[in-house]
Amino acid sequence: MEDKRLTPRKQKILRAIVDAHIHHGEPVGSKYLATDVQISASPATIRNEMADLEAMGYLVQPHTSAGRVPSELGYRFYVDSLVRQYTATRSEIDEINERLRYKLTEMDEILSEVSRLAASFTDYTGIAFKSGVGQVRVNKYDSVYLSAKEFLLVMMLSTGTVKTKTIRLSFPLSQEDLRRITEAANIYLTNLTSDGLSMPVIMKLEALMGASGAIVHPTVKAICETMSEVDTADIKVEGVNKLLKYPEYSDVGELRDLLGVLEEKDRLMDVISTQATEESDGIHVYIGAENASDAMKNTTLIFKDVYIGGKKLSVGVIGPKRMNYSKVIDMINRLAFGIDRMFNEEPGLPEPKDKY
Amino acid sequence: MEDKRLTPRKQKILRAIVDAHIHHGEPVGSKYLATDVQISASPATIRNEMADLEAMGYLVQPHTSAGRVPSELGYRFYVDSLVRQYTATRSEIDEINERLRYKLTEMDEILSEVSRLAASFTDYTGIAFKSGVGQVRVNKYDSVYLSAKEFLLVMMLSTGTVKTKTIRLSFPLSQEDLRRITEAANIYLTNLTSDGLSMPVIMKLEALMGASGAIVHPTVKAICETMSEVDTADIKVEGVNKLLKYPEYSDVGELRDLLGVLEEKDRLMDVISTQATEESDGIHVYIGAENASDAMKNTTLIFKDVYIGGKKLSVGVIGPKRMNYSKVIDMINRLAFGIDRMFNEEPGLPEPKDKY
DNA sequence: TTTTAGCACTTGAAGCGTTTGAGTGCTAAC
DNA sequence: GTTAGCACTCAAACGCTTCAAGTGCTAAAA
Repeated sequence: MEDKRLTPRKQKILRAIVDAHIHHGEPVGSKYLATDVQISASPATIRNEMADLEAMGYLVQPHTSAGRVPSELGYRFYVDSLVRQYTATRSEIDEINERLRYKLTEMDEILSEVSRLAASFTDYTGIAFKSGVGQVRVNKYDSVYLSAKEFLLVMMLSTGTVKTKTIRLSFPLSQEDLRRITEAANIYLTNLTSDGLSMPVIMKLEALMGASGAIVHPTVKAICETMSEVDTADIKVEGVNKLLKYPEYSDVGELRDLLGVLEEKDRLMDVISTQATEESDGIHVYIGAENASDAMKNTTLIFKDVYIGGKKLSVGVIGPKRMNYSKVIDMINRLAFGIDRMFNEEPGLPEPKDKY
Repeated sequence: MEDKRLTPRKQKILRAIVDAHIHHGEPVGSKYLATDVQISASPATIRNEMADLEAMGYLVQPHTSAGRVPSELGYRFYVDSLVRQYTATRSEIDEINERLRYKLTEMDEILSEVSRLAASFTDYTGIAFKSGVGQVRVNKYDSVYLSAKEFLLVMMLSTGTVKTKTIRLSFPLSQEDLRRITEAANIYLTNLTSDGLSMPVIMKLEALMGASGAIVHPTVKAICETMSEVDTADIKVEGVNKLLKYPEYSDVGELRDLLGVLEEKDRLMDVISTQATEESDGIHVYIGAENASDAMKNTTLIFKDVYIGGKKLSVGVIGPKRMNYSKVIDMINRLAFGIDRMFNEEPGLPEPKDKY
């Protein structure tokens, strides 16, 4: 209460309590702490200190005759100031590198793979998401004539990706018509965001195509769809079953609420985006009530952003508040670094494939 | 024991027990059954009948002083002979039609959407999967020159779909080279399954391309990848949180095992494909131990196959053994029918888009 | 022969008081 | 400021009793 700063001994005790609680999940008592060589004090002294820490709000007591558990403030202080650097084992480092060796092409695959990795390296539920920015443009169009009523529209996007759409018509189309609409698109429909695909532009194209004006509508529609697909926020969650290991999720009611949030991608995306404002060292840590969703009041969310090709992608995990912060933070940092290297490094790797 | 056939009254009683147990999930007693107007008999008589049914293996008693619960044999008989046709409400029918109105293009999206539908209409976990058949061929190739080191390979597949791959090279390529390799591919690489892409063929192409032979390897590789992507079995699971509603999944250990199976797609695919042999009326029902996985020994799996464009797709649900069979069977049938109509009907619908 | 009323019996679930033990806060001595 | 000692608290575990649901069996009724 009086002192804002914690004495070194209080810090040691708080750290020991959080570490122990993370480890075995139960309230921590003074006797147990007295065995810690770092803290050379008797149980009685430790009890006094713990009473202080509780008064300051860093600890809570489930009931009078139990040990102490870190409060959310306690976890917060631990994460910000006390957590020790985890050093990944040689084999963990090797495995991350191995799993991130091959470049993936499709954003969808990337998200799946990356969240799977996060889950498997941390033993918590892995998540990966991209957010929509609404700034994609088509730099160039091309087309392939498939049959009298079908053609393939090829779009080279400002993100560096190439996307295609098969367009099926209810009327026949000549190769010459296709050439003309492609040319027109390259003149009038490049460097526009989806807002730019306005009615006047469409009408102009229709006029230009004359008798074949009916081709314009499905084409513009396909362009629009493609842009919004690329732009749309998306999220992948892998390894929800990992959560069931932890006793905090043995209450089925709470678990159901949490799974509900994790399954409704839109809602989860909302939750995450409303809170992803501040940042510390690039890694975001949201503990319990710091999360925007009530269903997540007993869970911690950790993630880190990576920028690839101008787009933001994030990797992280979801787990109980007594998460192994030091390991998770290290692993997510390594994963993020690995992903960044995978995409932002010049080719020369074993698999120089498509760059997203 | 003596009689193989069940008397009409025994059938009525068995049906009433299964219906009641599905409804409120608890063992059913003789007193409760006596209130059923269909069965006009006293509790004592019903007790005698129930003792018979238990001896025949259709019922089990959790403990002496409890009512009876259907055994797996009991559920099996119920599903095969006793279950009453559920009649979907007008609003349910309308909603299915509404949700299946727009044609989807990508197999991936179809699976996601369809499993989501199954989950939302039945309140059990929805699944949708396609199996790999290994028979895809490329009918025709085309290409688009993107830049000196990149081109787009367009493949028209035997399934009627068009797939594309961006190919990135480590050396520059002329438009003329691209024209030649495309032409060569159309001559030598059409109508082959992935087994047909053998070394002799590749070497022949390399010889044919002369100085630009290095283009052959990445091209063939992309073709091969595309075929295997289209061919690969895939499965989507939606709404696992629905399971938590049912008390049979309040045991966290079992739930974890089940979720483990549902999350590992390969394993789930194996489980399903090993047992998808027989069929009755096109709908597959696997109750408890009939499932190939031990983790599913307390769950029922129901699905139905639909054929679209020569490929098999299946929709279904996973839930507790005391599933609402009549409703689920009806819903899955309707869903399957709706999917079939969506893809196998001639266009003329509001959205005549790409046909898978 | 089948059905039914009556009754003794079984058994898990629920309720309740007791014991146990881990852990605390406080006081007084160091 | 630190520590030993001790009385105190309280959830969890245990054992016991009661309760109620449901059965199987017997003997009478249909």
